[in-house]
Amino acid sequence: MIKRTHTCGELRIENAGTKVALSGWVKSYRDHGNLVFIDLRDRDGFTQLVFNPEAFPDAHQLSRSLRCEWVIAACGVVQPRGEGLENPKIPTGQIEVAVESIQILNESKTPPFEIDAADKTNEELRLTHRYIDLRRPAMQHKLKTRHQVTSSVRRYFDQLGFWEIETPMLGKSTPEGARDFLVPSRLSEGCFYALPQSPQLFKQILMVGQVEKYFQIVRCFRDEDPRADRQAEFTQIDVEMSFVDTDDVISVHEGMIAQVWKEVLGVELTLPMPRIPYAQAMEEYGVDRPDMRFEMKLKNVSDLAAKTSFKVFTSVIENGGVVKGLCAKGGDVYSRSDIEKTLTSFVADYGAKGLAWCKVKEESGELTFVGGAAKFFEGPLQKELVALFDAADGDLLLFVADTEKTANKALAPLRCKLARELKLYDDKSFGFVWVVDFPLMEWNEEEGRFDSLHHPFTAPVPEEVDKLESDPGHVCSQAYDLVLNGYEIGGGSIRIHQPAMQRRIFRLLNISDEQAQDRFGFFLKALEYGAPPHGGLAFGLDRLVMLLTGTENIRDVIAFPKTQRGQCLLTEAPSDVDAKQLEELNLRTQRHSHAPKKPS
RNA sequence: GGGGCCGUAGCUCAAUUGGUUAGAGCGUCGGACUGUCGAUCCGAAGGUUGAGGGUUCGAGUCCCUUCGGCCUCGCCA
Repeated sequence: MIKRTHTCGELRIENAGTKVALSGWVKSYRDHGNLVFIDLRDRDGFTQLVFNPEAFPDAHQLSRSLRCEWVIAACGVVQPRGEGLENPKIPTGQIEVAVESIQILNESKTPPFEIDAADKTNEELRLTHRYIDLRRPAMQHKLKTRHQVTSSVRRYFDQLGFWEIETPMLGKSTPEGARDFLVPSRLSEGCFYALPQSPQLFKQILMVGQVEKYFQIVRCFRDEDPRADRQAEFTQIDVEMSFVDTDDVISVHEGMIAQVWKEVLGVELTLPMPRIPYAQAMEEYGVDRPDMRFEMKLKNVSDLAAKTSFKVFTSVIENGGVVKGLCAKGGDVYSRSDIEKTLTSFVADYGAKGLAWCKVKEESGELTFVGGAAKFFEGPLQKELVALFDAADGDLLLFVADTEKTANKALAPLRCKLARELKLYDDKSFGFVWVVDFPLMEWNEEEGRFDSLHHPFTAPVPEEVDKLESDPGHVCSQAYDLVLNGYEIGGGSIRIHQPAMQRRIFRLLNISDEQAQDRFGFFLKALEYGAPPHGGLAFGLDRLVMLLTGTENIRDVIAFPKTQRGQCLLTEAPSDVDAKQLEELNLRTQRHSHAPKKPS
């Protein structure tokens, strides 16, 4: 076999005259009858091969049989392309390789889609033939970026003295949190392991085990419906540290992010990153993961709305609801029908019953409201709203009147949609923010109890411990989330390290001592044996890579992702299994065939 | 579990109000051509319109069912 001496992306004019060998895939061929040109591609780029029938008739003869995606090796001499023949579009465009001999290492069937046009090809086909899709430069770049991130992260933590430690994949199921993926145990009949939703308890137990600084790049599993930025199987950068407070954890991880951004993108981030309290995030952005790249803050206008003659507003406020709104700069471009059909149905998806609107127009030097609900706002109210929103000619005011929860749920995504459509931010910019001062618990209306906002191992802030029993809904936790461009990319907390406090929290969450013992007994026991104060954080690696590569689809940054129904189109998992396998596991299914039907 | 969009040649798409033999570009195959680089030119092959049923003189188009993909609400401690 001809062994390559260079990659297909590295030869330059300086290499002219050198005898080289290249290996790769045939990207394209241009057969002129006499001269034949082949673009040979590998992961580094592509290089033009030229076959001359007079100089090397055998190689030329063979070159005419080559087809796209055949795998070949070629050797020859690098030569300048000559005056006017360069291709300035590619890095190797100054030269070509005059091939003396080639070897066909493997033939290829005609690919089911054209690699150069694959960005237009439907994803289903790309996933079915992922090995072809992965050859595309865009996909190679994402794979490479992902590698650069994990490599940088490992180096960073290693330098700070962290140990990478693996934790079990086969774990214990706990009914809290997301739905577990279960794995039947052969040796313990009728029992199941669960795949980890995160290594939370193991990493805390490692702290008890005197590890002090732990990290792991680890696969996690949550059996919930996927989204564009969510996959049942995903990867966390999981970290835990002993003898630390919130500021320690935050500064270590800001440093990590800054190193990654510098090494992968060459971007210098300004540290420290801004922080925003949870309550302020909810008030001004309507979510706990605000997109900070643009303003358009939400305002609670209930006081002003109560003074209007608009029944929708006044009745909602009388019933304890709120009126919140936002001001879309330049929102005049939305027509009445855009607002009343498209935008209104958009917020309806989030439970809002309607969307009140008016446009701000300048008429003879005065700003007045036009259209929609304008007539319900008296002159002085208009002035107050203009001042509150800092509104100008051509802006669009939008209001949702509902419970505070619903108003936020509807306005937060609306804010992002408007900003995106009105191009109110540079989509190459990065808006980092730490969200802090989360409530420890949140009242769950359906279940009639408090739930952890983060998870039940999160420590309350010491100053507020006294009101844990009297006013649990207003105790803040020592939790922190890192948000980037409206995506939660990481989250963590200082943990509870005293068994008594942990039991106290379980009780507040309506988990009885018996239940706590049954589910977390091993962990409570560990806390009894000298658990150090500790805290940590976990990043979503997939989302980090999404944001670094500018894609909005998590499947793009996973080599072999699953579809929305949890199928792998490449391998056709999940699949039916042999009766014998089920028998060994003492399992019986209710239906005989669980194999998904093949697409027709 | 709910809502929305989509499925026509290998790929990307078109096909008027339900109306002739379902078209085009790319790709594929064959031929021509000494400098192309999204090569060009000539020619050819390629279709159960995702599947099944219904309405109709007639269905890619309308209706029902179903399969699959994507987005989303719920869900995601």
